[in-house]
This record gives sequence, C-alpha cells and structure tokens, in this order.
Amino acid sequence: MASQTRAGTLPGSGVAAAVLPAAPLGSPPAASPAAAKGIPAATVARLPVYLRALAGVAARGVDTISSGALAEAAGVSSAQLRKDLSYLGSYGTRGVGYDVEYLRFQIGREVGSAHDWPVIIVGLGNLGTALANYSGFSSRGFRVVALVDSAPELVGRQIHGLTIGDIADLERLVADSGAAIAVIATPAEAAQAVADRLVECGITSILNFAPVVLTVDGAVTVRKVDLGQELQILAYHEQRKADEPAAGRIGIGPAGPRRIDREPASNRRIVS
Amino acid sequence: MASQTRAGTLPGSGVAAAVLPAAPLGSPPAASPAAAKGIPAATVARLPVYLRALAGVAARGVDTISSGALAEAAGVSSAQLRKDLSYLGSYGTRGVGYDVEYLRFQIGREVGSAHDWPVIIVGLGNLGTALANYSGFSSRGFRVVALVDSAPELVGRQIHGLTIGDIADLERLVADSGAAIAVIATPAEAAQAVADRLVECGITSILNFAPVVLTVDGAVTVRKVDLGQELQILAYHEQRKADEPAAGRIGIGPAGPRRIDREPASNRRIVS
DNA sequence: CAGTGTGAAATCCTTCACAGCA
DNA sequence: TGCTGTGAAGGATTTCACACTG
Repeated sequence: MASQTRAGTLPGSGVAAAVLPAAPLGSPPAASPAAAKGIPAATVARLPVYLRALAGVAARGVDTISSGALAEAAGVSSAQLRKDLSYLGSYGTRGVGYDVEYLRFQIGREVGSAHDWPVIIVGLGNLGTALANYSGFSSRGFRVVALVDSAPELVGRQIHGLTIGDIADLERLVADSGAAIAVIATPAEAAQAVADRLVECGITSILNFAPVVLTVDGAVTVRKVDLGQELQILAYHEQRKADEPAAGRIGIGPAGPRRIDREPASNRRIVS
Repeated sequence: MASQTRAGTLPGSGVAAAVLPAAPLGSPPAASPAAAKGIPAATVARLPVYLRALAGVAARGVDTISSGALAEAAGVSSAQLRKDLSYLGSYGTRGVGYDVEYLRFQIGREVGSAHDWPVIIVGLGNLGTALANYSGFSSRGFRVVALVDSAPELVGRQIHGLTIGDIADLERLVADSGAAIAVIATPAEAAQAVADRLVECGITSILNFAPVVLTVDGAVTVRKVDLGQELQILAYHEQRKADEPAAGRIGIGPAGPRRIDREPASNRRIVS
C-alpha cells in the first residue's frame, strides 16, 4: 500500500503536503485561472507570502512596486520572486514593476482567495479554540462554518458565534456546512479516525495539527503543522550555536549590517 | 500515486528559516554530537518526525525496527529514511534493522532533546495561551519558563502555573529565565519590535506565529508558522480539484462521493 | 535606462540500485 | 538471507545573467 499521500517534509519545516502529480505521464488537463499547469510546489507555498506582502504595501498606499522591493517585503530574493511570478503569467511592466492591485488580484485568483472557503474545525481544545477565534482566516477568504468535538462538556458551547456540534453528527454537519476543507486539532489518538470519517463524507483538504502522520486517500491533500516539531528544529540550530562562538562577524570584513533579507524556503546546509 | 513531495515552504512552506552564514573558512572541527558537519536542512526537518515515530513504536513494545517499517510510520520512503540516518552515522545493523531505543537516543542527541530548553512566549492572546498550555512541548524537552504580554488585563494572570509578566520587563524576564528560544504570538504590528528586543537581550532562536516577515541579525534563527498561509495552500489544491474527475487510483471503485459545489469549471486547457 | 521575464547553470534533494555485512 | 549504508542517477529548486521592452 503506498498509494497514499503522505508527507514529505519541507525543507526546514514541519509542514508537509501532498501535491499534485508532477507532470510526467499524461498529466490531466488542468483547468484553472491562469496557468494552471505545473506551478512548482515550492512556488505555490510562497504565493500566500506574496499576497500578504502586497496587502502590506497596498495598505501603505503604494500602487506600483518593483520585484526587488516586493521581494524584500516577502523575504525572498528578487530573482526568486520574478521566477515565481513568471509561472503565473507576465503581470509586470518592464522597466517599471508590478501594479500592486492587479498583482494581488492575479495571485489571489490563483490561490483561490476569490472563493469563500467554508472550513470545519474538529477538536476544540486550547488550540482548536484559538483557531476558531483566529481572525486571520476570514481576512483571507476562509470562513469557519462548523465546530465539532466529542467532549460532552464542550458540545453546545458557543465560540465566536458558532455552536460546537457533537462528533456523532459529523457527517451531517459537513454536508450542511458544505465544507471541503477541515482542520483537525484533536489529540493524536483521535486524529486518524476523524480523518477517515472526514474523507468519507467528502472533505478533500485537511490541515492537521495532531502530532501523527495521517494516512489518507491520494486524492486528499493533507498539510501538517506540528508545533513541537518546529521547536525541535530550532533546538537543533540552537545546539549548533553552542560551539562555534568565534566567526564573529563584528569588526571583520564589511561592516555592513548583516541582515537577512531573504529566507529561502529551504536553506543552505548547516555548517560546522 | 500521489506524488508526494515537499512543499516549499518551506516555506514552504509557510515555514521558513534563516540560518547561519555559509562556511566560515577555516572552521575547526565542531564539537558536536555525531556528525555535526553538513546535515541537509531537509533532513533536519524530518528528524523530529522520526523521533515521534520511534516514540510511537517504542510505546507498543517494539525494540527493533527495519527502515521500511519505521519509514512507513514516519510517512517517508525507506530510501529517504536510510539516507537521512546515514548523515548522523551508522546506527543500524545490517540484516536486522535499528534498535529503537538506541536510535531514539542518537537522533535525540542530534536534535537536542537531551537538553531542557527554556522557552519564553510573548503574546498571550488565544494562540499564545493555547501554546502556553500545550503539553506537546514538555514531552520534547521544552519548558515554558516565562510568559509576557503588554495588555494590562492579561499581566498578572496565571496560565499553567506561570504568571504573565509585563512586556516592560522583557529584558529582565529573559535574563532570569535563561531562555534562548522565544515564541512570538503577538499581533503582526508588534512582532518586529518584540523580535528586536528579544535579539537584543540574547535570544538566538525565534518561532514566529505573527503574520509578518521578521528581519533579524543573521546569527538568529527564525522559523515562521502562518496558519492562514497553510489554509491558502490547501485552497490552491482544492481549487485545482474542482475540475478534473477523480482519477482514482486505488483499485477499489470510486466509492468516493463527488462534491459538486463551487467553481463551475472555467476554462480548460490541455497542457503538456 | 530600469526592471521584467527567462533560458541555462548551479545547488539541493530524492530515488535507484546494489555492494556488503551480520 | 535480509536489510543497512551509500555512490550515482534523476528531479526539483534556486541562482545567474542577460536579452528585451516600456
């Protein structure tokens, strides 16, 4: 058995995702906004970053921006930004830059911000509750439409205007809400069972916060966010810093302020 | 087959990391666990996954495991698992497999699980509070030792046995707690200022939940987790599924319920 | 000119395939 | 015999560098 999507891991990340078939063989005709063809997974992962950066500059009244400036705001190199955008189409103007609003619209369309995505959250412990209250979702086109938990003391409670439903009614709630995306914030033990039921009733995308590797049908996209894992990765780097006190950059070479203006998804190797 | 891969983010992903500058020329052999030399970032990101998988099988009483079995539990291919472990050293036994406890110890040492890492959390809104209560940290060698917020109504409150301190005392709290790792869960506007102060008083690793790109000194490691971003990446894939009939893979018939709502397939383009 | 768009080179990562050992 | 460890092949991503255009 191995036709499942599982989780690769992103360089430098505790986040994993199942992605679309590369392209070999007969890639199915993709229909989509602009160039739906083969946008690299790495690029897709950065589009939301660009959107956020654009929202930021737009808020400051900027209406045209160069790849260099936008790249800095997004924390990537300008070459990477241009390459990424080139997969979507040619939305810039040579010698000038990009029209902020137009680019926002184009990237937003590609990512699906145009839609209003209904989301269901399963598991309302501390994390699930925080997510239910999180305002960052609505501003990006997501709407939490249903909350589900199995604990009797939670069922019936109200969070952010929504009543927590009983896990027993999961199927009905999913159907009624029309959600296609689900967030799993249950304990590890319950996650797989919940995922199975969600997939059964039509959910095709899952954001999993439970510390387990979910096994699902290949057509379902799963992304995982593991908080403990993120800290462990930091700890790895932290440990590495324990030694190597030298190599002080202060005073040596270019006195320039060594800032990090790019944070590539993946990274260079960690050097001794 | 679901091509499983990684997703940038790394940042994919919605996660990104800034790491140390490249090789400082004549760097002396770093004194570190095993092979501290050049472990690929992608491998480092998976080590926590292996640790978790090992904890799982250990709990079930397994004391020896093959790369194939462990790989399945971790959601990666056996080749990748072996390659990853080969960066740490040769801890397996040919023809047999890996001793679970021994491997746990070795990976744990590499990741730094041996240490007891003090962590400070800044920003105790819904998310910060959830993190403060999160039990997954302690089980992995992390200990939340200080909580800080700027809201008067929060300062002084107790969470999980800790009293929330005033942001004004940040420097003192960091020094007293001895934390080297910080978690930022403040609103986007406050994040950069908080990061600057944290770096100023010696924090060298930051896990950032605020939806902004932090600019820090190159010696500081930053990882970002952006919940809205994760959902947007899912939305991208979701949008792609709108068309395309399910090219089901698993032999079993397409018992899968077809969802129909949203997106009346716009254009259709045949691609290479 | 300034700044985009993009082949091509350089890197990084994953998968293969198999030699070699317990 | 079974499974690890690893060079080498194959992909994917990032970086370069520059032709091209408003």
